[in-house]
Amino acid sequence: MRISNKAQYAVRAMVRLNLCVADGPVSSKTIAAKEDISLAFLEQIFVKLRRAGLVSSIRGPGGGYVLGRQADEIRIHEIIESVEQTLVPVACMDEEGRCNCDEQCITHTVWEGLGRRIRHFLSSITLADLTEDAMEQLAPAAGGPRSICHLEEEQ
Amino acid sequence: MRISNKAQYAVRAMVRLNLCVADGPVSSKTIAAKEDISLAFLEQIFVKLRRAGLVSSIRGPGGGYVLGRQADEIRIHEIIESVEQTLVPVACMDEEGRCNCDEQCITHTVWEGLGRRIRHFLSSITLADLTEDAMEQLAPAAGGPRSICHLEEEQ
DNA sequence: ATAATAGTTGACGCATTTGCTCAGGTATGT
DNA sequence: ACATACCTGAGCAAATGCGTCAACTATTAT
Repeated sequence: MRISNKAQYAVRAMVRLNLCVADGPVSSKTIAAKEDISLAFLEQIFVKLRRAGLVSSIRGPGGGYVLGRQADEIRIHEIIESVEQTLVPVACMDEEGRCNCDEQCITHTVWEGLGRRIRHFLSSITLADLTEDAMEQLAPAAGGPRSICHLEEEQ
Repeated sequence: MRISNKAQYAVRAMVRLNLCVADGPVSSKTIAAKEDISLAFLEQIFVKLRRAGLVSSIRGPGGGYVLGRQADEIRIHEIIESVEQTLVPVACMDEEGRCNCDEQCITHTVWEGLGRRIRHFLSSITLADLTEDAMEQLAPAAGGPRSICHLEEEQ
């Protein structure tokens, strides 16, 4: 039972975007470099994030992505759901949590409960929460948040 | 993000075993038939359950499997962990929950928390709990628990 | 002893998913 | 016009998941 790389990349990209977005749109190239993710793969992910309304895109030179909403109104749950087909833990369940088996399988309630817990947990965390954690982690009492985004550009 | 069939089968097999075990050892063949699982595949699963001490095997005619412990001392978490490599949600984490990335990835705390929640939830449910649910579901005010196991044999 | 039952094991094969690349597009600012 | 940067879809290699097959060993009934 694992979260896909795609979903992990999506969350990391959103955090990184939020860290850098104060200076205007951030290109997928920049994020790919900072997070060490394949650019082409990351672009696929951004397509889904955009379709889910989590980011907006700005084309042309100087363009890039910005958050679709305020960071404290974006829940991790939404990010993962937008790139992964389902957060439902078993195959026999549809999106409403019902069992597609001929007869309801006898352990169905466990998976249903597990799915609910996972969704609940991932809904309790916002992008703003994660960004705050990341700031503490990346800039421990050194230079302040601004340096996080300008590390490469200052060299 | 999904639980493997193998893990689902394992839990269902354990519930079914517990439902039937009052009459002595239950063969994997019987369970395979009742749960509609491939016999050969189910046997693989029982090997792992046995190694984890969750069941004991009795060989020879009339043999089969019995629970390794009392049902209320077997947690769902143990069943799933015994057949799935890991319940840790992301690739970069080892079994102690530490990050194997070069630098700790900025979203690590989310995955760590998620893994903890999943384990906590699955540890809060015992095989006895599930068996009780299954009894209500399979024999709704009809015949009582004994009939659950003897359905086929009575025909 | 011998046959029948039933658990035990390892190797293999197919299908799906995952993780990614490539080769082009299209829109926009200078 | 040209560079930048988003957008799109096809394709592909590796891993994983799911299950089969074939043989073997232990135990019990006769």
